[in-house]
Amino acid sequence: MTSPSRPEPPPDCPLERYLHVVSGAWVPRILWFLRFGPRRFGDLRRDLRGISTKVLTAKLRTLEADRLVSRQELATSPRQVQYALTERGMAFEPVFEAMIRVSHHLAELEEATDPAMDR
Amino acid sequence: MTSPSRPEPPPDCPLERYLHVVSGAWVPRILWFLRFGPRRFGDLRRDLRGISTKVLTAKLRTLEADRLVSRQELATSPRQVQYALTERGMAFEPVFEAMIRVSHHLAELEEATDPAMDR
DNA sequence: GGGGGTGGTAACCGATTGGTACCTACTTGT
DNA sequence: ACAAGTAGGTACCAATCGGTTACCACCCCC
Repeated sequence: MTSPSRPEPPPDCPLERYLHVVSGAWVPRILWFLRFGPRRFGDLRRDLRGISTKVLTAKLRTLEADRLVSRQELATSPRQVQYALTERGMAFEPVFEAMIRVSHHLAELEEATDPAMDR
Repeated sequence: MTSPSRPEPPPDCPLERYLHVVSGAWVPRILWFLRFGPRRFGDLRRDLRGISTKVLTAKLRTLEADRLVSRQELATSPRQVQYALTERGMAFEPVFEAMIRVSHHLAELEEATDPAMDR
């Protein structure tokens, strides 16, 4: 019997909390590149090769609304806008570290089970 | 200057490795519910309230192809099919643990900064 | 005043994702 | 015989997500 007595999905499931803010193709990648410090709009656009300015601004706006990212206009010559992780945004760091460890682990498993053998 | 000398996105970025298999609205949730042990098709459909059978089978097939999930037909009365995490699938556990920690941390931050004050 | 770089906005489109409805095939229960 | 529950498959849609193209405003330099 595999069905009975499972940990009921709590109404505020940690996974749902996470996925609510980090979803879609770009948001994880944006947070990823902000891990290393503040970044300007154009920097991010180059980091995330392939993203359109439309989507980048849209995603940054939602991240701002969720208070994971702060936006700061620098009073510089051609006008620069700097985006950085807020304290809330930095809280996601453990997830990225876990992803790194998992990726390494997967690579090891691949090596171990010979590139053409399974089951 | 914030732009120069950033950690170049490695061709096989850990994040890309992760997102390659875990993407979309349902895959993370499927892995989440398989964390607790093997699960049958109908169980998963009830766990993931709202998923359609079409999408569930499709996602389980891709997870099987990526060897994160194993499929086993049980020789039972009405025919049951059991899905379970493979060793590769279990490797993702640290990510989910990190998500749990992050969610808790975020909840704490919310309490700390009073439900109506910011900036 | 033109060119280039900054950081966008708006309108339109295409691709991807997921949902609905309906179907099969098998087994159990009434 | 028939309903109901198991695990799907298929065809057709709807919504969401992201891309393309154009354009704007600002500033600097020449």
